[in-house]
Amino acid sequence: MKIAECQESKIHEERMEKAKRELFCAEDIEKECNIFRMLAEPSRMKIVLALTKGESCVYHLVGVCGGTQSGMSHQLRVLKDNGIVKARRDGQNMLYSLADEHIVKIVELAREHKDCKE
Amino acid sequence: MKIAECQESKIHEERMEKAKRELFCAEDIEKECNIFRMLAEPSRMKIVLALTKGESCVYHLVGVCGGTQSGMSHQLRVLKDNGIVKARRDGQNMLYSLADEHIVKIVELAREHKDCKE
DNA sequence: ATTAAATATGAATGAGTATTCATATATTCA
DNA sequence: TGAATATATGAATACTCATTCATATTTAAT
Repeated sequence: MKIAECQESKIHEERMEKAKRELFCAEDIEKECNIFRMLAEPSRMKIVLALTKGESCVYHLVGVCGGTQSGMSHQLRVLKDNGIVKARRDGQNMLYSLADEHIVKIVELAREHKDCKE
Repeated sequence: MKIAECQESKIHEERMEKAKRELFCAEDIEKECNIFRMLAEPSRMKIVLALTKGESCVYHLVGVCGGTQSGMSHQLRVLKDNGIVKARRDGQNMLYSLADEHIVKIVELAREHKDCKE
């Protein structure tokens, strides 16, 4: 592209350079995207929403979120590997809960954003 | 599944029922997931991060985010269709900016969450 | 009006991944 | 120890979607 720059070329260029310096750490971006990737799938989002009410065993998660036991287990594994939920054993059951409060806040903000768009 | 319920079965059941009543609107979940889907891709995340610094033309977005002009244009369209960015024309250029402040906050929270996991 | 610059679009391909089915592991209880 | 319950795992399939290439549209300048 040969450039016949836009009106505010200097301004845009400075902004973008600043963004690059301050925000563009590839590793950080990957990690952040992972969090969003977890929340981008309705099946997983339901699990997260359910767990905002508190810890639960897998059986009741299946009951409320639907789907198969196997599918739920796969999703829970992915959520755990990506730091969204944590698990502890209680006898025969595994009890899952949200890894930390940030997740709740992120979900709430998304809900607000969505509402203000309509 | 025949049930030989878990220790806290009653509690979990009540929590999950409450989640279902209060949080499980399929339409809302779809919309929220869309927001997260937009932020789940590093190429789009970079665009959003860049725009947290302010409005920019496409040319400089390509400059800082990399990739091709065509790819950038496709991504910007998707981001616009999903209410993440908005656009205005200025002569030959289209100037893009974030649709609202919630996006910035969501990204910041994700960054905090990531940091507290390591 | 023609040309060049800036951005957009359509179609095609390839990569990532959610879901399902079958089976495995772990825990409790008799 | 053996049976039943609860959860996990591996492999296969199907679907979504980011990216690329070629081309179209829009605007400005001469």
